[in-house]
Amino acid sequence: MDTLICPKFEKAMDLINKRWVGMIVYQLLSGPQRFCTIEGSIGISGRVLSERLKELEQEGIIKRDVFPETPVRIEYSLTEKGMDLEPILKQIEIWSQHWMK
Amino acid sequence: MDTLICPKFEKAMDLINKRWVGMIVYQLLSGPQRFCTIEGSIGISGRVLSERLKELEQEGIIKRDVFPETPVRIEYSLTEKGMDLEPILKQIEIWSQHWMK
DNA sequence: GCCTATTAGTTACTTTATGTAAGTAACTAT
DNA sequence: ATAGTTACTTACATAAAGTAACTAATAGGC
Repeated sequence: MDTLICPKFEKAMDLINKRWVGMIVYQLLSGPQRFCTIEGSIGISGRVLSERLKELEQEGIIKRDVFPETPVRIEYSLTEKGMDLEPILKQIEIWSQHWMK
Repeated sequence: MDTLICPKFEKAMDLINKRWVGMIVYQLLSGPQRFCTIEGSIGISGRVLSERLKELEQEGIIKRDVFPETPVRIEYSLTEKGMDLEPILKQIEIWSQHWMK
């Protein structure tokens, strides 16, 4: 048996529904942030955060900017494609307010 | 460091963002379905589908009905709580149409 | 009664994903 | 020279998911 579900939708699901992706994007909706800030705020391990940020950059959802200060500052921010995920997160927020205790 | 994110939102994320949950709910949006139909349509393994259906039933997102026919028919369907996830899936669909190739 | 078929799982085992904790590189301050 | 900072990476342990074979319940045909 093979799937009858739209391949675009499936692809989006594989991407968005991957562990931590929603939380990372949600966190970045409040503005550009650095590695250690994201790490601390959502409770992800550094190993996986590093992996996810690379994947999300590759997918064009986030952008990585290096500021050669001391110590170095690296900021991650949402691209337009990433920003466009906001309505999804907003709907999750609405649902969670209705149904989670 | 601990999280500053709303606990309801986080809880919802843990639930919804778990692997296969989105696809299972999406599939059930088109009506009640039996085990083998869901299994075949989204490509999940029987072992994990069985596990997820139990979890989703526990969370009150789906409902399990037994029809003692031959062979037995067991139908899974969305509860009101589960139906309310539709706007989230719809937004994912919209995003995927815009951004996935 | 015995064999086959069907659905809805479960079980044992393998592979993949994630977590943990320590280590590295580049730089500055003391 | 030593310690502190950020942003990672690496090696190893644990948890989650995939695979394939097996079971329980029921009915029908021989």
